[in-house]
Amino acid sequence: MALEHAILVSLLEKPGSGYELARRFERSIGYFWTATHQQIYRVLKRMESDGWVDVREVPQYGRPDKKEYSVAGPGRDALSAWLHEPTEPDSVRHDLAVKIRGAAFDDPAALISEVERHRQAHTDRLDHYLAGAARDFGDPPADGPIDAERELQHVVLRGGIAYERMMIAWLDDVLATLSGFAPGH
Amino acid sequence: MALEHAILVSLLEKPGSGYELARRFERSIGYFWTATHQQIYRVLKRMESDGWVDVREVPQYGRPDKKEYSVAGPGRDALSAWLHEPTEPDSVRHDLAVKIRGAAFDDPAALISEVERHRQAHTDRLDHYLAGAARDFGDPPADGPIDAERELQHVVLRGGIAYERMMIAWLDDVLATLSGFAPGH
DNA sequence: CGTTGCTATGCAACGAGGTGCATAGCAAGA
DNA sequence: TCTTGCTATGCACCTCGTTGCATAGCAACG
Repeated sequence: MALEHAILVSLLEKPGSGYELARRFERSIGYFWTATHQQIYRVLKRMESDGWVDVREVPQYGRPDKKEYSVAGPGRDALSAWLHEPTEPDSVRHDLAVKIRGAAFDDPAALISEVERHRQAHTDRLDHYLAGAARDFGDPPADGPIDAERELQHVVLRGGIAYERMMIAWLDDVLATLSGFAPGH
Repeated sequence: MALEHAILVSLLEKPGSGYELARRFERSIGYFWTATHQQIYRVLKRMESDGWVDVREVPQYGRPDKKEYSVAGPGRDALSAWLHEPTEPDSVRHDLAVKIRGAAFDDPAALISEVERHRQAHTDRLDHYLAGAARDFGDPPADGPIDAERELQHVVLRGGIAYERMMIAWLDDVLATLSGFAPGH
């Protein structure tokens, strides 16, 4: 389990409430680690009772108060320990690949619209990544010491961009293959 | 849940026992859909009681008997229904991406060996894919009607190859980035 | 004043998925 | 004969993750 570690990293980058974390998991972080708000609240509770994070009640005006979490010493130690221990590549679940192989026993051409939907989702995400890259990393690096946090966020984003480009190219390959079969069933 | 659908596709490609399915999930199918043998046995039980698969006791000599499963009519219908219904892109879990962003708050250079381990795993898998592609799809297609099952297996394999090549290139990018920081802490 | 909608947190229940363990047949080698 | 190892199936337990629901503050609009 590494949700706690993903939360630690996110809180180190910027402290925040469970709600704010949930929204981060819907955008940047969620693109390589998903979590719902219930999971986040539950894990935050456990991390708090384990002393990994500190909580601070933050009164707000115009909206409900929130609990702002930040990483405590033991949390930093736990993250460090995890970083130094080898982890296996994660298990993969590509239902589209299952569908494509399954289409051989149904109507291959009927999958075309589904593949096009996925292709659209990947081009949307690619555009989103490229916009983020231009916004956050478009300028040449400022003089001075290397900003590790910024550089590492950038290389992860480049991975996301490479992944989306690969997927779009492959889905075009899939579409060309599916088009090679007679339409209808 | 799509484990049942992955099992249906695998059984349509070739009937087999739970044990044989578990081994397929360790190699070809497991590269885009993982499952342990316990999960497979449990789901096969449910699929059998739902009438999705038929069972046949196969006596064997020199080894324990086995139960050979094959897809029944309702199973085929369930697969067809799933193929025709849209599914969202799967949630992703890339712990390496979390580690890379986390390394900014620890020792970035200490991650190099871990990244190299992952790079090695991806080159191994790429070699495995390329060997399979040469073995199963190296010959030009025979004359006659297009073999949908073969073509679709091939395009899925090309996706795996593209994925591994993308990952290797990105991990080289990550290694170059990590090397840019001062060693030690 | 009621509805809608966003912020913010949480519980209860269920199903998916993984780990560890148990059983059993049979072969091969020490 | 004892151990090791592969084939083959399965149970018990526990955690992870999702869905649905509930609560509450406050703003904006009709």
